[in-house]
Amino acid sequence: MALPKVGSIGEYIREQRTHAKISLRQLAAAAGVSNPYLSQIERGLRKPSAEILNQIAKGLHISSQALYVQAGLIEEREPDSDVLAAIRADHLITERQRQVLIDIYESFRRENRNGAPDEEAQTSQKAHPAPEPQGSDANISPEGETPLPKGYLAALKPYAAPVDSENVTPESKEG
Amino acid sequence: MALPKVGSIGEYIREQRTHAKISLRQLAAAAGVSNPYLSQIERGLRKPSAEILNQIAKGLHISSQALYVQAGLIEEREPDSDVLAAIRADHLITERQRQVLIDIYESFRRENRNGAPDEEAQTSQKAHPAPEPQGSDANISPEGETPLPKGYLAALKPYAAPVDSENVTPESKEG
DNA sequence: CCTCGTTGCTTGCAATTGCAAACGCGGTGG
DNA sequence: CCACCGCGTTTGCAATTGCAAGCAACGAGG
Repeated sequence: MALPKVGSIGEYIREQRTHAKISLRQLAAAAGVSNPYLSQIERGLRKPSAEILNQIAKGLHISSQALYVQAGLIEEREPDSDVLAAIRADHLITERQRQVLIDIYESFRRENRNGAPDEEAQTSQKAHPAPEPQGSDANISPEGETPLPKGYLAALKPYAAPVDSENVTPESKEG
Repeated sequence: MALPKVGSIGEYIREQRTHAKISLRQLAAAAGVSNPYLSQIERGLRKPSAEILNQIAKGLHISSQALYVQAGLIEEREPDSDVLAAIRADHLITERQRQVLIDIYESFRRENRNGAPDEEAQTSQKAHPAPEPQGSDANISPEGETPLPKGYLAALKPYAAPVDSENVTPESKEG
């Protein structure tokens, strides 16, 4: 793989640098990388790591993401309507809340998956012989919808019936 | 120097992986990296390049930015809470489930607004030396938190007794 | 002519990435 | 009992990153 296909990123950097009218050495110093290395990067002979890329972006006073996009390391926008990604990226909720949301969403997905094998293809993983076909008569409502995980309910509904939570908090050292 | 200080990113990856309930090897395959390398990354023994990081993000179905932020490679930008947009755009869940998620998320946001979000709400920095975000403390309910409209809960919870259909909590003692 | 000062590029070299192969552990089944 | 399977980890190795040192070229000044 001696074919450095990273040309575009190098070109882009050099473009930005010349546009800023600063010398290679100056940018190298500003970015905290060595001059020769920057030279090689600009000409596509080396594939800079994310760290170096970030420093170069700083030295160029451009957004790191712009460079990442150029380097093909990042998508301009998230292609998937990934709810999980959005939840995980959200920093407006607490870790606990995030966990609850993730749990709920995953349980929804799991619930819907009882007839459509998605691309996930969860082969094996059958360590437990306990089958949990959602079709269980126990937890399906009349319409057979959203039984909602008990853990989540327990978490959200402290006033609810105290189910003997034995596995929900295996590590909770009540003090 | 081995400089095993890259831990945060590794911890984050492992956290996300365990939450997704997939094995190290599975994620490695999904991300297109070798199993041992992923192991070393998760334990902070190696500093993955941006490319690898990006692939891991894809394998985890999380946004690349989230990983880059964790790795300290990009500044924590205001990515906007696109959780709602993602939920609305998701076609893998039913309309009812969608409404549940939206309700919960909005109630979380509301909760954080009037309360004191000094918890670990925004800066998701791993300043916590004791990471056990597993469902353990999910019981929350310190005080008047998580009001969550009862009507909504009632509507969702046709059954009274929460059956323990499966483990909602991603609690699995790996090791 | 010779000496600086600047530009960018090429050359070895230590350190690191990233992987294939192999290991120990725990569970399942013959 | 031992084979089998999957889990995470450890161990050598090729390939690569990234740098210090050094090179050739252009211009300014004595």
